[in-house]
Amino acid sequence: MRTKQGTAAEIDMDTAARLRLVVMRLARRLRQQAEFDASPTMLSAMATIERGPLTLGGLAEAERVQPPTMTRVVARLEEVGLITRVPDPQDKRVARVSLSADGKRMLARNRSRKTAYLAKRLRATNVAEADLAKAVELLETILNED
Amino acid sequence: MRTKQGTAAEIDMDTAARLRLVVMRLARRLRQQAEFDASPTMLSAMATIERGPLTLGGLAEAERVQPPTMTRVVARLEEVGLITRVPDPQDKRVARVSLSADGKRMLARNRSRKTAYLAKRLRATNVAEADLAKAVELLETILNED
DNA sequence: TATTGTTATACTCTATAACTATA
DNA sequence: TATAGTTATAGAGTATAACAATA
Repeated sequence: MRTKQGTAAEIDMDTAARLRLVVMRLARRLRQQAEFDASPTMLSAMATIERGPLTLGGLAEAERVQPPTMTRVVARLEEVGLITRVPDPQDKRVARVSLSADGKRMLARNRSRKTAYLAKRLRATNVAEADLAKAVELLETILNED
Repeated sequence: MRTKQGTAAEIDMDTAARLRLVVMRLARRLRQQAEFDASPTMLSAMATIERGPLTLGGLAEAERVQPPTMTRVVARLEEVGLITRVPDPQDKRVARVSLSADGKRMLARNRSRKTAYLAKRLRATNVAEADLAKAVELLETILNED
């Protein structure tokens, strides 16, 4: 499938191209899985919020979206009661968001239910857990590399 | 980070959850890379078209989107001259799409240029090419498993 | 009647530009 | 004047429902 005699750089480009396609397609497939509680965007934001209450700007930065985007996501999350907004008493411009009890419960439920689709596929592939974990870690490294 | 004493199934779920998050985030990051020629959606469709001229329905199926979605994507691709539509002479309902010369050139250019961002990150991770290729193959397996 | 593709409509996610309130 | 966040607006990507043309 891949260039056999390429240099390391060439192989990298080829692998990068494949990675790009597969990630995009997997993401689309995941997006298509019915989300009854929250969209992937909302879940991702909530997972970030869970790691520690954040300002809206910090959250936008962590999620790599522009502030107006996060304003919207947070507004929806608040609307449905999954997060709460705590205005900073020191600096009235700032709002901190944290998970509500509902939000925590939902996230927990998600972890044991919403990933079932992917987990099922993973099991169907008959892939070694160790290889899979390694692949995930690799992707996380790529993602977090700055 | 992960449950240490969990059963295989539990670990799978955890890994699945992490995979889900990282794929979604990577996809977003990739989407955010400036696309001067075509969006990831368009590129993905073109890559599929390249493997053989397809009907619009076949293309929608291959890309796992609904027909109206593909109608739109194809309309945009045709508008900018990256593909051509060839009406089937046997069955006038059917239209086959294939890459235009421009489309082929663009796709080729993409393969050596548009994945540079990802390739750069991959190199920065100092990850072994073999591990990376294995991870990509694993993702492709997950994606194609039916 | 069944199939292929399109049009109409709507929702989510995202962005940039312009604005408000506060520091 | 600078910063945090919001509002206004727009575009891409996606879906479902209803339709037209053809088989």
